[in-house]
Amino acid sequence: MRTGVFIVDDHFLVIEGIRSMLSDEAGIDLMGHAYNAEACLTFLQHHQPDVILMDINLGDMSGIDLCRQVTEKYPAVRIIGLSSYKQLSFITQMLSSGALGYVLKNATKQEILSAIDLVLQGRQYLSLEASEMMKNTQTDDVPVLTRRETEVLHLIANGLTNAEMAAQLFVSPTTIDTHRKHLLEKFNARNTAILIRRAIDLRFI
Amino acid sequence: MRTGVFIVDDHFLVIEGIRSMLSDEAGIDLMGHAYNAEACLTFLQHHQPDVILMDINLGDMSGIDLCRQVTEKYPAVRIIGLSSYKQLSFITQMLSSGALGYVLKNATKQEILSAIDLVLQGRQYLSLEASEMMKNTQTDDVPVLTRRETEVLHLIANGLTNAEMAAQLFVSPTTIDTHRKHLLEKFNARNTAILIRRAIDLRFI
DNA sequence: ATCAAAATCATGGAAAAAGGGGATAGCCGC
DNA sequence: GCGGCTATCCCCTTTTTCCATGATTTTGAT
Repeated sequence: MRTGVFIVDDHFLVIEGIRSMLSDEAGIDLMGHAYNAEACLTFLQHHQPDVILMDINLGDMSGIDLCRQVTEKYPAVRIIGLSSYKQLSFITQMLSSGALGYVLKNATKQEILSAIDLVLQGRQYLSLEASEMMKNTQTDDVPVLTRRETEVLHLIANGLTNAEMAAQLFVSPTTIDTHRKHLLEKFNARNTAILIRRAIDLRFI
Repeated sequence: MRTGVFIVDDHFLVIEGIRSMLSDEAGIDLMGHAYNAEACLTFLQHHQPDVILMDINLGDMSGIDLCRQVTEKYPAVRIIGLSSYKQLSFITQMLSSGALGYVLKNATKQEILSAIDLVLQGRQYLSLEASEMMKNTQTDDVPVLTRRETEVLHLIANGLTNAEMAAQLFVSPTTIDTHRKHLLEKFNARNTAILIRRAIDLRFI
C-alpha cells in the first residue's frame, strides 16, 4: 500500500522540488498538487490523500486556516506544515490547527521522508529547529490575537489613525481604542513604535 | 556553447526544484549549487558560471551583500535574484547591487528560462509582479539619514518617548522633536507606526 | 574662509494615543 | 446556566506626538 501524498504550495519551485525528491520513492504516490487553498479543497472532494505537505503562506488563504478546514472535514488526512520560517507563532498556530508535522523548506529528502513516516503512524514530527524553538521560547511571549485585533493591527501598521480605522470598519473610534489598548497589552508594548516592531518581529505583519 | 548556471539558496527544496526544472534543458549546464554565501564564493574561485540564480535570504550573509561582492570580483557573471518576496526594497537593493534579473519563487519554468536568456544578452529581466512594484511605487526611494537621525530612529524603535531620548542623549526634548519631524519627512510617513514599518522594510532597523 | 548641512533650541497649538475606569450583548464550551 | 472570551461602546485625564515657524551654533567639505 503506497502512501498518497498531496502538495499545497504557491511556489512552483517548491512543488517541483518535492516532486523531484519524492517521485522515485517506491512507497510514495504523488497524487498531485495545488497552488492555492481553493484548488486543494476542490481536490479533496474527490480524492483522499494520506498526507498533505502544506505551505503556510498561500496566496488566497493562510495555510493555518486551510489546515483547520481540512482537519475538520477530513480528519483522516495527516498534514505536515511547510515553511521557510522557524517562527514560533507559525509553528504553534499550525499545530493547534491540526497539523501533525512541521518541517522547514531547507529540509533534506531524508527529513521529509521521516516526517511522512511518523505522521502516518499518527505521531508528531517537528524539524530540529522547530522543536528547538518550542523548547527555548516560553509560549506566552507570542500573543494570541483575535480576528478583530489582527485586523486593527494591520491598519495601524498601514498608518491609519483610530478615527480612520473606525470609519473603515464601521465601528466607533472608542472601539478601536479598546482593541488598540488590548494590542499594547498583548504585545507588552508601551507605544505604537514598539508594537509595530514586535509585530513585525513575530511576523504578524 | 551551453550556459553555465550556478544556484545559491539555503533551501534544499528550491535547489532541488530548479535542478529538476533545468536538468533536461539542452542549453543549460547546471554547474552546481551552494547553500550559503561562503560556499558560493569558494566555488567562484575555480569556476566561472555564466548565470547565478541567487536567493536573497541566505543563512550567513544577505544575498544583497553576496551579490555586491560577486559583481565586484567577477563582473562577467550575470546574477538573477530569487525570492519569495516582492517587496520593493528587496528588488531595488538587489538591482543596485549588480543583479540583472529578479524572479519570484512562484515563477514557472518558462519564466526562469526567459530570465536566463535575457540576462545572458546583458538585458534586464524582472518578473511581472516585480516590475509592477517598480512602477507603482516610484516615490519610495531610500532616504539618507544623518548620524543623529539614525540614532533617534533606533531609540524610537526601542519604544522611548521624546523626553526619554532627550535625557539619554543629553539634549532638549524639542531637539528630538525636530529630528523626529525630519524622520517622518524623509520616510514620507504621517505617524510613528508607518515610520517604523518603512524603516524595518528598508533595513534601517 | 566660506557655504551648506547638521544639530541644537524655542513657542504655541492641534491631533492623536495611552491609561484608567466601566458597561452591555452575543457566543461557545463545560 | 454559568463563566469566559469577544466585540462593541462610553467616560475622563494625561501624555505624547504632530505641525508650523523660526532661530543659533557646530561641523564638514571645497
